[in-house]
This record gives sequence, C-alpha cells and structure tokens, in this order.
Amino acid sequence: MSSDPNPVETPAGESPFELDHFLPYRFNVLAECMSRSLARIYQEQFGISVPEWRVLATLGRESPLSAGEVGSRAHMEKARVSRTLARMLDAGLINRQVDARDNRVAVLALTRRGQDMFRRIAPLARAWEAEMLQVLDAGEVERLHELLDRLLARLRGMRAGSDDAD
Amino acid sequence: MSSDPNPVETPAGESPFELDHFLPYRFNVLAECMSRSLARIYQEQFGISVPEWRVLATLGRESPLSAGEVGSRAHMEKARVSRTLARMLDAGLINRQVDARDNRVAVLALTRRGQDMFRRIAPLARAWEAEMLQVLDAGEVERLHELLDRLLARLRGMRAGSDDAD
DNA sequence: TGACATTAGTTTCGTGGTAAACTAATTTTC
DNA sequence: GAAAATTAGTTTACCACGAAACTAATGTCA
Repeated sequence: MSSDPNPVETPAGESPFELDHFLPYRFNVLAECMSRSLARIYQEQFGISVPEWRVLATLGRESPLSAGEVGSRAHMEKARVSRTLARMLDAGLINRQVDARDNRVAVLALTRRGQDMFRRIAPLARAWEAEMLQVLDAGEVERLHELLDRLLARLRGMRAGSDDAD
Repeated sequence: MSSDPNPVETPAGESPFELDHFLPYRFNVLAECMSRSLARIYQEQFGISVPEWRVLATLGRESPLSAGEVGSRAHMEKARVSRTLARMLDAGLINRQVDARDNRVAVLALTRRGQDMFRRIAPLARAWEAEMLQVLDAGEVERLHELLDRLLARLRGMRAGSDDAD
C-alpha cells in the first residue's frame, strides 16, 4: 500500500492524471529546452541574454521603435524591456533619442554595432532552427505553425473579459 | 532612412528574420500563456505555485518517490525540488521519511491533505486543457502530441555528446 | 581499514523576473 | 486653463531560479 504506484485513487473509469501528457507541462519543457539550446549559441559567442536577443531581433526587423512598441512586439513586460534596453545602451548596441513631440517617449534603433551583431546571429538562429526541424517535413512544419496559431488565439480568447489585454 | 521599417539589410533574396515565425520564440510565448492561464486556477483557489503543482501531480500519480526521482519525472532541478518540497512539507501536503537503507535519501508521499488537493485540482486542470483544445479536433491533438514528441527527442539528440544528460 | 570518489540533498550567491510604486509628461474634462 | 486622469518609462522591493559550493552518507579500491 505504501508502494502503490498510483497512490491517489481515481474515480471509476477515469485514467490517472499524467503530467507527461498534459499540454502546458509539455510546452513548458519543450520551450525551455529550445531556449537553452539556442541561447547557448548567442550567449557563448556574443555574450547576450535571451531578452537582449529578443530586442535585437525586434529592432533588427523594424525600427525605430519606442520602448513600449518593442515590448509589445517581443512580448516582454515594460520593466524587463527597460532593464534590457539599459544594458544594451551600455553595450553600445542601440541608441535612444527622445521624441521631440512627446518627451515621455524615446525612440530606439540599433547602432552599427547592433546591426552587425544581428546580421551575424540571425543566420545562426535560422540554421539552428533548421537543424531542429530536420525531423519534420515541410508540411508538418506548416501544420505545427498553424496549430500554434490557433492555440495562441484560443488562449487569448479564453481570458476575454477576465482581465487586461496584452 | 531613419524610419526604414526594415533597418538591417538582408542578403539578396533572403527574407528578413521574423521573430514571430521563429519557433523557440513562439513556443516560449505559448508556454508562458498556458502556464499563466492555468496557474491562475490553482494559485487562486489552492494557493500553490507552478513547481508545487508539478510535484503534487508527480506524487499523485506515483509514490513514494525520492526527491531525485521527483525531479527527473517533473523535469526540475534538484535545488528547485528541494525548495519546493520544503514549502510543501510546511504546508502539510507531503510527508518525508528517511530511507532506512540509505540515510541520504528520503522518501516522499502525499499526505491525506495533499491527496485531497490533487484530487480536486486534477479535474480542473483537465477541464482547462479541454477548453483550450476545443479549437482542435481529436486528430489534430494527437498529431500535435506526436510533433512535440519528435521535437523533444530531436532536441535531446542535438546536444548529444556536447554535455551532460537530463 | 583508511583515503578517495560518488551520490543525495541543502544552502549560498548572484542574477533576473514580476508587481507595484513612482516620476514625469501629456491629455482630458469641466 | 487648472485639476484630474492617463500614459511612458524607471525604480523599488521582493521572490524565484540556476550554478556552484557545501554537508553528510555511501561506495570503492588499495
């Protein structure tokens, strides 16, 4: 009884709860694995962290942006954005210029150095992704993206009315 | 020039790097959304955190287990397991008994109270998952799980030889 | 049996995260 | 046009995490 492999009784007919088959758990584990694996590349070679990489990629694609715009595009809280930007300013990867029309906002862009770094990391990131995706064919990749789209939309919908936006 | 929406030139023929289409980013965002949404349920109603829920689910399915076994089953670092167990012991959710054969290991199981909590949360977690999965049909859910399986296996394989196991 | 290595688990240390308070600028309202 | 509300962004306070150091028990090998 003390070594019962299924110690908590389940109502008749129900299978026990399995963490391994539970999607939030699976997504968390997988996301963490991906982050770690990829981060190894840009952390070791370029000395930047995950949020720094996100900001770099965001401003590499579109700029100039305000801090708030960076946050919404990269799904980062404003405090995290603020600290990340401070580090990147120190490192000379971005520059910041106060908006003449509205002195609260400052407009951000990559410096030459930031652009160079982005140009060097982006292909490595793509290559890493391609290596991971070798176990999937093109159609599967497409379907995966499509499933992720729908799940994300669903999650945003589920909390509708409950609290604030994102 | 300063308002160029694609400020970093891409090599001819290549599309610019899009964070929104990059899988590690997408998985992180989605995993975080799921965690938050689900955690709202068990945090508000039962006052436990994500790692506590993981340990609860792990020991709810199989016990007794040592701390190390809990960690490997729930994909948690041993330090995190240790802290989580300490909190749960305080809260009277689990009990710990030193193994007579090996005084380094202690064997863990849910208390009556822990079992009750698990029995109450598990169906809520299932229901939450089912609600999220309403946008997918049964075949899609199955294919999603299968894709996740393969990606996870791939990631474990990619770092083969590079460093330690998990 | 006594040194050395290994293992289970805890604790420490530094870092980074979030929520909430805060500052400063701007907009709204009457 | 002053008071109140809103917004952009920073800072503070607190807490969690991971890596590494540490403790204690066990295993190994001469």
